[in-house]
Amino acid sequence: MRFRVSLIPTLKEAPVEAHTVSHRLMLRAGLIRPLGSGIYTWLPLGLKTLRKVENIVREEMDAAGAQEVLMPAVQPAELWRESGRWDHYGKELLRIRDRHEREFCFGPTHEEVITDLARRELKSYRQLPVNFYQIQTKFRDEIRPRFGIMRGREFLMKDAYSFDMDTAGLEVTYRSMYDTYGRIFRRCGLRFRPVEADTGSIGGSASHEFHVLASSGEDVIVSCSHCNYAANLEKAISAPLLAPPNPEGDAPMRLVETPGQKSIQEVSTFLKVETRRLIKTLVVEGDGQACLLLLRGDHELNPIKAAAALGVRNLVIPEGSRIAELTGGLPVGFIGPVQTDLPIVADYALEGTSGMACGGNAPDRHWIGVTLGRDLPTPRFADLHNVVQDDPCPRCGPGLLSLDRGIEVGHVFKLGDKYSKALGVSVLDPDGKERTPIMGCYGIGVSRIVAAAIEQNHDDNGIIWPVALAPFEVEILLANPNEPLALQTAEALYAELRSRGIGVLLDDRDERLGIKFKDADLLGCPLRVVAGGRALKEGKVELQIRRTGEAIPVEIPQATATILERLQTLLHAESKG
RNA sequence: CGGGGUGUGGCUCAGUCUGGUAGAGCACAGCGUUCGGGUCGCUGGGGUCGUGAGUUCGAAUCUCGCCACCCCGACCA
Repeated sequence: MRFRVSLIPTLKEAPVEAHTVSHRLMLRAGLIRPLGSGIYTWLPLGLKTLRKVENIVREEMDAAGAQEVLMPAVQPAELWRESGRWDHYGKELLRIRDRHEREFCFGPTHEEVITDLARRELKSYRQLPVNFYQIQTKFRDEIRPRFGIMRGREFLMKDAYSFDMDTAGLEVTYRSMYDTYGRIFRRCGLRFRPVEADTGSIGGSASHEFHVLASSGEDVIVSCSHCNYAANLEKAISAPLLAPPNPEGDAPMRLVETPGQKSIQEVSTFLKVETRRLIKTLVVEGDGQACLLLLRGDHELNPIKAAAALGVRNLVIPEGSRIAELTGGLPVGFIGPVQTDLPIVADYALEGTSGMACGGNAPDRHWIGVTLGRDLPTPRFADLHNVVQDDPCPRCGPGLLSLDRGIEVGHVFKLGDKYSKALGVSVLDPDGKERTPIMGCYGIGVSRIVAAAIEQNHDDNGIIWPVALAPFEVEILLANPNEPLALQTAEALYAELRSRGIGVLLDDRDERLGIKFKDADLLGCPLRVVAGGRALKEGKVELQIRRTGEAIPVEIPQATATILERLQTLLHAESKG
């Protein structure tokens, strides 16, 4: 591609509203342009990368035996009523009406459509297992789109749906998809980690997320230093924690004055008690029922675990005024589990503790020396808190857990028969009996991968594309288009590289070299070649490596071979995951 | 949806408090200069100041409504 005649509108400054690195760089490098909140046009360069991701995904899915289909983006409401999701999906579902006032939605996902196809077409166990996938534009009317492409409303997604005769079959398919995902992200040149995940609202029995590691990631993922245990924070657990030492011994509990000391930190400092020896008491309402949750002072509540422990669908942390209503007028900060009528669930970390401090259930008072089971009835225990850095691993002895940030780019689910049952898919087994196939579903955020790759691979000057995702593997900087020898050298190299199947961008603009360097840094092609200027005087071109900044003079006849070799080396180094 | 913020040439912003002839830098066009890290100079084109109403002799500026976008929380690939 020739720069001079291409739409590559680079920007010196990014619009103020873009804060995230990938969002800014995608705008500045001229990969995308916004059209509305959370919706973007992909410009030529951005689309090149998007297609590269798409092709890697397609090749690996095909290699895994999945079959590509393309389902409608617009789906009739009827189908969604059958699965029950028309009423339950909520406002993320973009609902539309046609001229006859019939209701439709713009598909945020395609379980209904694929299951409808399955019930029409799948009749026999001989047709199973099957796995269908598509690469499709989806729309989710996010409450708050942000971070550009990373969390847009319209996005490109690969979604796959498998059908097996039984759970043993699903197990095999699931494992195959899990392995395929590893291959996909390795080929993309991304550092990633698969983690155990909560199954969330989609339902199902097991699930893994694939995260691209990046300090700017929205999600926290937990992994063991010693074994391969890894989970997202919502799901991660630790081995049982030791009770903090109790210097008070068996001393009876007593009420002390703590004027104005509300927060854990304030109480800890005021009473000279470590935060892990405080009991944090939270008032929550689950499906309308109020309850006290007890955590160690140095721990944070995990609402998903709490909702599961209470067996409720919606867990609400009420506002201060509502809390006062529920506790008979107590100010937040002095609520405690001693002498209360509210039901109590305590975190496992409090099991076996003694001599703890907690709210006094009276303004400006706290209890100290409190022991569960002695000073109040032994509560029900459950896992309620987020694991913290260096907690012991639940799977292995010596391992400690560490927390990292990640961007979720893939998700695999064992769905079970939720949709196949609701929509009535059935096939005959070898004995002629009707059976409901077991489903799995497997998503990859194709457009999100583009943003995630930038989050993980950039510097102050711009993008540093992994070879596999670069819009062009090589950019040739023609130092001066008015110098015949430079022009001839650049054109010859351009033609030769292209004939070898290498993607090349030729910066043939009549601009100063400095501008071309700046733009080349921004665009992030892994290799670039300077044709002209000082190197050419010695019969050479200068090969530059974007990631390292290395500059290597190369004899012109050797240029193509050197470039091919360097690309191979980079590609190899980057595909280790 | 709740809380906070912003709308002024393509981009970044000043001007708004205190009403009085719409500005700068970048980008764009032309000329010259320069030519391995966003050269320098001159000239030029481009804005009904988000939108509707109101107050006023006069509104980018004051008042009210609406719209859009961004940031912080619950959703998810």
